[in-house]
Amino acid sequence: MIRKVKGTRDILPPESRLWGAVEAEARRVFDGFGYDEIRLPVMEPTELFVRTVGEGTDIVSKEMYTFADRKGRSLTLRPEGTAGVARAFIENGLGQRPQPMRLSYMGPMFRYEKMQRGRYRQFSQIGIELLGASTPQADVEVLLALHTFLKALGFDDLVIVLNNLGDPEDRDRFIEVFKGELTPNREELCGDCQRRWTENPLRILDCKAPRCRELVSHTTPVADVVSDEARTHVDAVAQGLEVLEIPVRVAPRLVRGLDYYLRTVFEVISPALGEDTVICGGGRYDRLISDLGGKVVPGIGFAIGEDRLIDVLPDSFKHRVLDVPVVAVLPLGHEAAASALSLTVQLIEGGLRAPAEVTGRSLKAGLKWANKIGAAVALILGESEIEKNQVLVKDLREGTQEAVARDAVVEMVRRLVGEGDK
RNA sequence: GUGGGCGUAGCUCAGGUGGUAGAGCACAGGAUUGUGGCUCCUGUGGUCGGGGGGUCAAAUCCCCUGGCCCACCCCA
Repeated sequence: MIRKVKGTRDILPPESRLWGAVEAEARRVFDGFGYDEIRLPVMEPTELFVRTVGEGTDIVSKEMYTFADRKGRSLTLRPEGTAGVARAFIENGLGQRPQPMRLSYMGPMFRYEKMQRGRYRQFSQIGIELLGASTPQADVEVLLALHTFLKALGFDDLVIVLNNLGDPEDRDRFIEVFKGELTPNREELCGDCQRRWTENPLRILDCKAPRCRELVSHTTPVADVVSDEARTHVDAVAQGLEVLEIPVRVAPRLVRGLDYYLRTVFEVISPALGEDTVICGGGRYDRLISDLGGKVVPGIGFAIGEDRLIDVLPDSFKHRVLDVPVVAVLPLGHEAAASALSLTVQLIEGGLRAPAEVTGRSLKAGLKWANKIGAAVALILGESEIEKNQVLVKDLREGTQEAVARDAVVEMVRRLVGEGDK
């Protein structure tokens, strides 16, 4: 048997309904804030990610799906979305359009990682990017959009954690201070942190090894070392969020796995899943586009891990999506079949979910089927009904039935399933 | 990467000491003529992870190889 590639998965009904609903909700909310969807290739030149995400990062150093195409060009399946947005911004001259540009995206990303609960090698992200605005207000808007979206899904326990990474110059200075403070205990760091010491010292802050954590906890936070400008910026962001009553927690040790972030960085965690399970991550990246050869265009954005998001979706949302009433349409005989399908169309236009029976089974079997698919109502359409231009409306929950004039069926059914009062 | 566990029908599993496969659920049909959910009957469905070795005979014994799961590790 041929099986799916490790780290990928089949999303089957009814779970697929949740994905569709989450994505629809994202479009609705982000659209409202003025973010238009940008649809990008899933593969890009490898160099794009090396230059943006950063050579020393885990993503680039060991997690990319990189391969040579038939002409030997090195391509990579995108491990994240922002790099592609930046590339497209430059390549399509989006800087010539009214600024700032608000863009959203969703779709699969690929990272070759060790498998673990809630983590896949092909996973989906939903993200937005606000390009061409460097003010704290821009950051606040992006966080507000995020918060609004999560709230629309019914979340009330998610926490936004925030940190100030400073500007690149600050970071260099910080790393000096940081290393200075750790030098006496350098040998006590774990093996990976020994490597990070030279490759990517910031990541030591993110190490989960107990000893590393302890050592790091006594060091000066990045935020204490940053320039006045960076400090003012992020402080303003925090204040802006407070005014909007968006709860945030300051996390002095928060760093991200991508090199391009500066100043504002943030994550969303679910207390239910534990602090290690990040559902969303993002931050500001004012140098990304210029580093790629474009003009200086500041930007900020985030990406939500859709797989994890759906994992922790509130019951209220799941219920709303999954428990939609179903109406089974059961024709009897050949003449009824066509009539039944046109009835189905009427029902659909009326906002109902109304699958028709098309296998030609008996009424008995048809009702059995209707019952199994969870139909609330069955519509029976036989010769006698067609003759009188009626439909037999059967309430499967009550066990009652009534012959109804064809024209009145949709309204009748809507009332029965409780759609009428919406 | 280390350790442990599991592999038999779509799903959950049973198949002491070897004799070429079963149950429940699910799915399909039926229990007289156009009526469901309960019950009963019947049916569909498995190269017993793959390959090799031994044996008159293996799902069951031996070897090899891939797979999945759980910890730890790692990581977003």
